[in-house]
Amino acid sequence: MSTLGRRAATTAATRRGIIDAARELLATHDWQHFTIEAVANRAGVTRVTVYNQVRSKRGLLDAVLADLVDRAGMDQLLTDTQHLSAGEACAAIVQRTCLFWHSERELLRALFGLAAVDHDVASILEQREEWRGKQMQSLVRRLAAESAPSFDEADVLAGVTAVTSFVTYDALGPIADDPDRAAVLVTHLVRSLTD
Amino acid sequence: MSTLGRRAATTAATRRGIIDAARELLATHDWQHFTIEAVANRAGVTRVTVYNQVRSKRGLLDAVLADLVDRAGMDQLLTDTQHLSAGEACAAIVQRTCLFWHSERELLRALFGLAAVDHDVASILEQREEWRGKQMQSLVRRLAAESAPSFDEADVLAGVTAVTSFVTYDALGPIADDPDRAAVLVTHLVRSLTD
DNA sequence: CTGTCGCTTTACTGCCTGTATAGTGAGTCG
DNA sequence: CGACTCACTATACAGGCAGTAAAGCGACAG
Repeated sequence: MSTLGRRAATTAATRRGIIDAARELLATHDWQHFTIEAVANRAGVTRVTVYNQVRSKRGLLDAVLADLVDRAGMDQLLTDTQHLSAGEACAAIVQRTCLFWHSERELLRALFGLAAVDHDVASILEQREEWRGKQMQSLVRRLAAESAPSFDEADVLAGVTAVTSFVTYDALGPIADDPDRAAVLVTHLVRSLTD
Repeated sequence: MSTLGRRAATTAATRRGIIDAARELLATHDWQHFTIEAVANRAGVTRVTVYNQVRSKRGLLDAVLADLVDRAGMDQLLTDTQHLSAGEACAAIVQRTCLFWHSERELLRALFGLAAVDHDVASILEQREEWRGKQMQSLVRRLAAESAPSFDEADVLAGVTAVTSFVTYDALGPIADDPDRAAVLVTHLVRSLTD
């Protein structure tokens, strides 16, 4: 089943087109203009085709997020940084995170904004944020082992998670246009909590 | 014109009712269920009455935000802290800010979420955020005068603004349930940027 | 060659926004 | 006291979007 057959290939292509169209539209336009019809037009298909691929508008957002996670490739970040010192691992993780926030900033802004207002979108994002939370927890533990932090572990974890969150990154404004510069700032904030 | 006359009083009361209903509904329900009809029902009036008071859904959000700003009473925070030392002023401003974020957390979450997705709401919030930015700028200047920070002033300002923003506060999760505890954490972060 | 299946076209229901219009009743003013 | 004002109601309407249903077409698969 390595090759897909012409039929499955074309349907996969239309699905790609739909998701890409949705991603672009979501990143560049208001929620008001993010209609199924607009997505269909941009993808060059009919509204009904969109409904065939993703059952609903919610399903479309779900597909967009799943695609985004696939592209991210953050899964192996934790094992990649295992051999580094705690401080180096911290810098690496923060930088990699900032790069990801930056790479899809407009799209993520829309998704996190919607999550604040739509329970369905929130529950979609919750899984990923939970995963990120665990990653941060293991990072905090490594850093805490090297020095005695000035706060509870719970406070440190909450602070680190918040400071490394997308919404905080996006709130950096013009600084966030340069992810490396932002990463230095965020790393400094994280270290100020764990040292 | 100190007394309002029965007529004007009742219309003001219905307006209050509408805005209160909108605030509660926005804080407790999804955007999907935040319809003009739902607001009208909760306020005990007709849809048409809502449209008479606030021209549109956007106007309703505008009114809710204006009301929120009135309640906040943050205007004189800057002059109130003028006589304090820079460090004390920082702690006071951060604490007061956190208390405000906490007092209307659900409502603010909805408004900031919408702002990420709706250009109209964004432009409504922009004014207030601009005002807050200036407040933070003057705070940063005071703190910078006392010690040489490790970053550009632009970086420090961006970092402080981000760290004291609502979205970051909200991202603190369970810690944000206790605004004083959160304030200590945020103050620490601010000081780590300015010292 | 025949059947499958994804895509299209068309049409429909239901919900929400926003507007228009006429009526009602309580407060206002001469 | 009587006439006027004006906020609110009831109702109906147009427009837009989500989601569903049904029938036809055409390329691919066996």
